[in-house]
Amino acid sequence: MGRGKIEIKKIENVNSRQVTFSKRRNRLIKKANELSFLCEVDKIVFSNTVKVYYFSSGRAVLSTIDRVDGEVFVLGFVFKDSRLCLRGFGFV
Amino acid sequence: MGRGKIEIKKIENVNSRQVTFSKRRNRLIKKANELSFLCEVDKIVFSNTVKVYYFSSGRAVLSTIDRVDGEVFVLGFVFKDSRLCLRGFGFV
DNA sequence: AACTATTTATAAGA
DNA sequence: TTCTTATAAATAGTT
Repeated sequence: MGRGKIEIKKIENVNSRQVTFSKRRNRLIKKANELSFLCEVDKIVFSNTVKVYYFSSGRAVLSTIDRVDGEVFVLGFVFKDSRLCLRGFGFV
Repeated sequence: MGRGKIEIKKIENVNSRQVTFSKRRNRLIKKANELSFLCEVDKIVFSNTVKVYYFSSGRAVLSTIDRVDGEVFVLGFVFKDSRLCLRGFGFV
């Protein structure tokens, strides 16, 4: 976007990378918050690695995640009505 | 955005809410992935509630989070170089 | 930190 | 659900 299109790859210039990180991080927070208001999502968690991590305060969920630790990409949304929505290999 | 500006509040129409959720969720994933490539962020975790949750595979981090459970908004970024960046009340 | 030319995101409609 | 499109928002490069 902006004055030119960029490739999505590591920004080598340290200053540019920090500026971009700061701006995009804040906008991501804004978007996540907007989504939580619009759709009553309670928590939003991302993992873009093969590492899986805990993303709820419930012990039961932790044990579920432990079983697939290191194996899958997991994305979770926890709704205000406590409905849990998981996506990723091995989940729906 | 789009044809009109909307207020950021719960979308009451169930169908509209689901469509919006689906679209915004996908774009959020896209943005999170872009950020991870551009700035070498390894994991991105959001919490928009007062509930705090675990967001790393390390036991040490879990105990740190446990101490503030229910008290703060926490947002964490884990970089590929293992540097951990926490934001929120009580953290920098 | 601001600005702004462009690229993206997106709300509404199909 | 998926596509289109007019409009709003994000943002890369610049100042």
